[in-house]
Amino acid sequence: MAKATDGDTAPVPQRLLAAATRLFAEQGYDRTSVQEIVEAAGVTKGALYHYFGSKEDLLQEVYARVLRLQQERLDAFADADAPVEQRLRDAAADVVVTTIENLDDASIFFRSMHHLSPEKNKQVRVERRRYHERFRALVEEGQRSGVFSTATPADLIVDYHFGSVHHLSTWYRPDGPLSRQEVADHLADLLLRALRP
Amino acid sequence: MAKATDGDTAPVPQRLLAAATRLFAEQGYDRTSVQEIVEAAGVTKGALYHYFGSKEDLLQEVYARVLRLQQERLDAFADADAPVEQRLRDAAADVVVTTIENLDDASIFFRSMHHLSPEKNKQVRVERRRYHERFRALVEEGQRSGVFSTATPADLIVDYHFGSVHHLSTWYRPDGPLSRQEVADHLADLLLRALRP
DNA sequence: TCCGGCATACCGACTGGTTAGTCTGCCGGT
DNA sequence: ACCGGCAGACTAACCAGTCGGTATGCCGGA
Repeated sequence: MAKATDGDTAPVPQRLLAAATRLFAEQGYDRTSVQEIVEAAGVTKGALYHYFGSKEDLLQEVYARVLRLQQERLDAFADADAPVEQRLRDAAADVVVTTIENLDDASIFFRSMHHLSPEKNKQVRVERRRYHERFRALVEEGQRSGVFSTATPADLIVDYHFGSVHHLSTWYRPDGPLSRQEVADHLADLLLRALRP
Repeated sequence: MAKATDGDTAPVPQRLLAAATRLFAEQGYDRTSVQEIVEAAGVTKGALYHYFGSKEDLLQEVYARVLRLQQERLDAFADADAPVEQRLRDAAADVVVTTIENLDDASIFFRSMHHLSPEKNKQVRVERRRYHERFRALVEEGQRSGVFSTATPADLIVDYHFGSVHHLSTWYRPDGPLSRQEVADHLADLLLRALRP
């Protein structure tokens, strides 16, 4: 009864973000009215526009949060003290698990990114690119040291893997036959198998 | 000067579909007004509602077209007279090429499917499922005959590959360093490599 | 050959409803 | 008494879909 996103105990900005995240994921950004968001958060428009400059700012904040989280985790795995194939496997599996744990954010991310204005979109792309490049560096490291095949450009490898992560929000169901960790292990395994020399 | 989608020679319904496809892909379904579509097609609302029941029908028609096309092609490749690893490779590469050739349809498909009403959405899912299962059957056939690894469930393999196809509309640029065929060959190769026993 | 009847194809003003964002003001704590 | 935090009515814009109307061409009968 005291969770961080509780309907009436958490601070108003968090409640607004939580409500917006859920509604954006369920109905899409354009289909969700500001009125719905404030009702779900138990406040009114005055509160929303007190904390956020616009509906779009709300969307951008959702992005920023998930990007920060994933970047931190990737950095941790990539910097670990382990063979490169282990670090890549861990990072690849972790992004699957955290994506499944935040499927709402993921659907929003991939379905609504283009709803951001050009400037904000650019900002998100920059962050996203940093993430992509960190991941690519891992692949390239393994390719240079000979543990990964060089048959495929590292860029494409990264897009291949993130394609499957991206796709999770389309098909993964928590009540399906596979747990998060199982899916993550399978997908990481597929990546590593494809990279065998 | 006599292409099928010419601005003023093609039949009105085709022009409307072509305009809608482009605009939906560029701006998204909700961001595109019926007024914009009819202006791009060089007609007026009267014409649109003469041929289509609603804006949503237009979206559904875009789906139906691309689904028919891809199902036909998959069936052809799957029914061919060749070893299963060859048939899977051909099918996997072909879906990449045709997706790139119709990137607009692809972005619409993956970004706007959830804008369809429940009934129409269901209809699309049924068609999509048929496609998915045909592809999965290929994987399972190879797994049974021992040419593919059975480490990963066939369903997941299919979602893995279609994740990367899905993702194409996010990163592929026609003016990039790789041609359609090159990307297709690489992605099909990754799939087959991941399936090596 | 001409004509009246009718269907198809299309036009564009209009309507009813919705929406993001604004603004004025209240209220409770310091 | 003041101010951050918020309420909620209001506005200006927009949009999907409707509807009465017009133009074009075909078809069968006189």
